[in-house]
Formats: sequence, C-alpha cells, structure tokens
Amino acid sequence: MAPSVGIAITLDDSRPYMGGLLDWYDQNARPLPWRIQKVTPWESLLAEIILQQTRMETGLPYWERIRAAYPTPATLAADTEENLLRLWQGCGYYARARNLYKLAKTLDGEDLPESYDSLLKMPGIGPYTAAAIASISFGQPVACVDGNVRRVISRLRAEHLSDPDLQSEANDLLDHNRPGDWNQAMMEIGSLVCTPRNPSCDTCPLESNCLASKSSNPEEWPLRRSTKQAQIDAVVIVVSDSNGILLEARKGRTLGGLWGLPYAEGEVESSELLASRKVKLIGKVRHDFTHKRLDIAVYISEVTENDETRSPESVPMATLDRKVLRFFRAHENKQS
DNA sequence: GACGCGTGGTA
DNA sequence: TTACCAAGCGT
Repeated sequence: MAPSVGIAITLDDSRPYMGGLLDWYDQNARPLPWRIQKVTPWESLLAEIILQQTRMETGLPYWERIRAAYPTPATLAADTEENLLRLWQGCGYYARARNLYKLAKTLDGEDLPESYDSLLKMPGIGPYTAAAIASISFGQPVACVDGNVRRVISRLRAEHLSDPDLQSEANDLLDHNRPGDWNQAMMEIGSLVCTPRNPSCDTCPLESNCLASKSSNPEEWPLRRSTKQAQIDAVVIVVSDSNGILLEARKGRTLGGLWGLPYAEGEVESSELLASRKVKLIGKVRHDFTHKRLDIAVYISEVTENDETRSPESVPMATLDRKVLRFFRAHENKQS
C-alpha cells in the first residue's frame, strides 16, 4: 500500500535489517537515572567514565556522589585531584579519576566539545566514550563499540572481527534517526539478553538474523582475551599510634594519587623495606587484581620520632590498603 | 597490538 | 578455589 499523501517515509535500504531493536529498547530499557531525568553532557560523561569496566550496581553510587560534588567541569577544576580521588576510592582504575581531573583543567571553564573528533582528543576519552557522548548527548550519528556491542556484532556475524571491522559494522547498523538510543539499545541488548554466558536467544529481537544463535554454541563469539594472573609476594608495614597510621602518598600508575601503607613487592625491595625498621610479622592478606595476585605479608612496627601518622579516614586509599587495615585491627582486637 | 590498570560478582 | 568478566584507555 502506498503511504498517505503528505507523509514522507524514509527507508534506508543500505542499512542491514535490524528490525525491532529500538522497539525492544523502548519496552525493555532499564530505568537508569539518566533515562528517567534529564542530565547534562558533563553528567553523562561522568557516568560513561565511571562505568568503564565497572558494573552498573558498583558504579551508580559513585556517579550520584561525584555528580553532586562536581555539577560542572569548572567545579571540579576548582577543587583538588585528591578530593576527587576521595570520592573515587574503592571504584578502581584510578587513572580514570586522574584523567578526568586533567580533562576538567583542560576545559578551563569551557563546555565539553560536541564532536567525536574533539572529544577523542580529551584526556581519558577514547573511541567508545567519544562516540557515546557525541551520540547520546549531542545526537550525532556515531556508533559506540563497547564490550556489549563487540559481543552482539560478533555473534550476529559469527565472526572474530578486528576493532576497525567492528567499528565499521557498528556504523553500518546505526540508526541515524535515533543514534543515541540506538547505541544504548545495542549495549542494553548485550547486557540483558546477549550475555557472555547463557544468552537468551529465544527472547532476542535479533535472533532471526543472528548467525551465532543458529550455531551449537553462541558463546563461542567473541574471542576471549587470555588472562594470566601472576602471583606476587608483597610486604606492608603497619605503624600505628593514637593519632592514626603511618601512610605514604603513592606515585606512578598503580594506585597513584592515593595514600597507602609502606609497601614493597619483589625480593630486593621487600627486604629493603623490612630492613628499614624493626618489624614483626602478624599474618598474610591476599588481594587480587585482574593481572596479579598479591600475597601480602603484614608486619607491624613501633612508631619512631620521624613518623607522621594520620587518620586513614582522612585520605583516599585503595581497597587493598583498607583490607590490610581491617586485618590489622582484627589482629589488635584479638590481642587485647 | 598487547599489556597494565581495581574491584566485586557469579558459576 | 579458580576463572571469567564488566558502558575502556593510555602507552
């Protein structure tokens, strides 16, 4: 039947048929805060960065706190990196916070840029985040490729695609009328239906044109990255008095910008640290990072004249250090 | 392109 | 317990 006179119907035949995904999204999108209320591009950026490699349930409270503390990039630029890290502590991947702070300083009072290319140049914003902000906040036709989209497209095609090929496929699929919603829909279907394990192919709106769903094992795609976790022996020293704990400012990539207990790993450095004062072993704590397993020998030592102790509540610390301190406190309580 | 970077949940 | 994984980025 011909369309009614005066109504223009646009069908983009160059785009592969992905019927029903936006309908599915309109029906099934989770009521996330930024879908219920209007948020600024800055608040949206905070969410994108916090949610990088971080679960929704973990990230949401951080987002609420950080957007409340820093409603604009200028408010963050006017504060210190350490105060941002205080709000970020426990969330992991602290380079995200350090880069976010750099970004706020770089903006120097200006608004976020709106184009993918300009966003991509900012500290801490890579291809995914640039596409997410450009499309969701500014309505630009750029496709997001995150872990979900990678999985969805790999399974649709039943292929192990390179990053450039994935981006290109995602661009071809993009709905140009609702690019932001389309990107969120692709991620949402990956998160809720096309899950890493036990995907719900029987309820998936894309099932009819998904090659993986017709195979014996849809989980075969995408290729997994091999994760070898090294085992590392480390040592920490707890020096405690009525004022608090002896803490040092961590430098470098690992936990940089946070405070922590005197720490060393590896044979040479560990023995150097232990030789620097009179110590007593009180036990061991295990802590896992993605790429290494730390077996941490916990030592205690008496306060000396030069030690400046402080309250561990007053400074940003990683979960690793808080875990060791909990162990120390439990040990103290057992003694008394 | 591969690797380093946190943390917590799940099978 | 182990292995895998989650809205990636920088080097």
